[in-house]
Amino acid sequence: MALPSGLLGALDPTSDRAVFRQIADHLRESIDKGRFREGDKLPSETELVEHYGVSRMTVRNALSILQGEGLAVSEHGRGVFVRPRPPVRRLASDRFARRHRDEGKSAFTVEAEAAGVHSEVDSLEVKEEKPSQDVAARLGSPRKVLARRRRYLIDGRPVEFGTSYLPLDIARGTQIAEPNPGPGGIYARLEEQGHRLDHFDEEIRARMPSPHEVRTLHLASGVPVIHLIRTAYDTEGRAVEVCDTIMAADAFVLAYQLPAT
Amino acid sequence: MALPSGLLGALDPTSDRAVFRQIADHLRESIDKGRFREGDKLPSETELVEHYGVSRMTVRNALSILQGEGLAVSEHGRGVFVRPRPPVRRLASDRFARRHRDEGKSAFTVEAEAAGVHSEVDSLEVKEEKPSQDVAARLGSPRKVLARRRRYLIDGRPVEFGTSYLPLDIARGTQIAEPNPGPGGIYARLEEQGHRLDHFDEEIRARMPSPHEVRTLHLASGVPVIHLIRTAYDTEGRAVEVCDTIMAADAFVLAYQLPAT
DNA sequence: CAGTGGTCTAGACCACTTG
DNA sequence: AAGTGGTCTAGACCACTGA
Repeated sequence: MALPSGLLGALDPTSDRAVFRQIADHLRESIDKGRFREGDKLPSETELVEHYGVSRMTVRNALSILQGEGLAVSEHGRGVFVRPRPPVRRLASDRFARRHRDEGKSAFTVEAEAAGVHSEVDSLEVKEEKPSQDVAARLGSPRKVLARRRRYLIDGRPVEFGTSYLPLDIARGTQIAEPNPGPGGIYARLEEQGHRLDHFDEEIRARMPSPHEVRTLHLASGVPVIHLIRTAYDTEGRAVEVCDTIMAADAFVLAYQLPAT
Repeated sequence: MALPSGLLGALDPTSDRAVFRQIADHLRESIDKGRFREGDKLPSETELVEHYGVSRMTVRNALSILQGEGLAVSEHGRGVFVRPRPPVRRLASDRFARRHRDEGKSAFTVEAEAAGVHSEVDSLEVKEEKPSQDVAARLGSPRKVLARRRRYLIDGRPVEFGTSYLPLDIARGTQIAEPNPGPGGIYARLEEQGHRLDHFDEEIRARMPSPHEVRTLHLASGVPVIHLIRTAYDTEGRAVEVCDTIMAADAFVLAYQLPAT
């Protein structure tokens, strides 16, 4: 099972660069140049050991670099593969526009429909609880809040999960406190109750996932998460909802439109 | 140099969880609970080897998990440390508001001033070139563009770099083609030339950095980048600039305001 | 100088996938 | 059963840091 010569270069013994980095460089270059394409199997560890004449740990070290960069994923018993880039969903900044709510659509399904993909909500949980310090500060320090937790899947793949927090005096006893908030989602219900929405603030961060986030979103190594915190304000300037969301970064591109004024 | 007993637990030999993962779990828990704080030195590899009675590679494997999660950074010859979280700059969605330009400020300095930090621009390069396919598509397929490359530093730390692209028929022969575009930045110059700005589109992605990005931004392992592509439109609907920016994700939080209409 | 992490070797046994 | 990656050992030598 010799590797085709020329597919990967030879090591440069005069280089200061560590051997495992040189091997990683060769593989990365081959991926970048399209000699390996998405989903292709990279040479096995055994093949690389033979090709370069190094120990297995050195080869594994090289492969782990590529995984950390998000370029490769390993599958136990199968091989190491060029990481397939899943289709990316575009979240437009008009996703909460009133016209969508008026049509009875929630923000998530609006986007999913536009892309023609199958979306599901899963592990839905609604309960009353004490807000965290951060959520309390954003909502004007309510003693308790209604928390709506859920996870979203696109074509069967979990891509985001998060929690909506609403002050209890707004949410208690309404359809917002039901698992299914009805057509148009909770924003439609808020407006029906007289909380006419004025604007949303969104804060965006990116970082590597916690182990819990890796499990919940089935994240490959080398895939960050986007942490989005949205606060909804009514026309009286009151914060009526905070939504804290973790998204698989390889599944989304966020799009915003800013006025130049 | 024995480790204080109780600081880190003991291995569970009955657990299915790999030893190096258990060790990583112990360290992560200690960091989360504040037993190690930002900048603190973690136990040395030697100490961990003795404490757990495992080989050094097992301990290194555990530590590399924490580095991949962005929780720890190693420093050759010094130790492994809990990663310090640098101060985060907030980029507000009004950073391109006309009132800032009218005051002679560019978007970057507006934000830096607000935060009271020292900002610099470096490795500035201005040249004419053929646009990439993506940039060309966004700008309406100009044959050539003016490219303005630069890197920004905050308090001496490189935090973002990127390139502005402008159609050559707009930029050539103007101050936009000079290294220093003058007060208010290139957007002020565009408006002076009759390209009154209407709005900006921003696209946001997050991913792990390429080796080049790691070098340019001096990124620690486990720190993703935010990839932001902004397109500026004038009141006639023409795209007059595309700005492609890579940001160290641990240095920024992006803030947007969305109308509810 | 002693202590630290960085690189590398040459094995071993295991768990998983595929034919 | 053969091939793959996952885990782990017990060494070795090196480069960097700091007292």
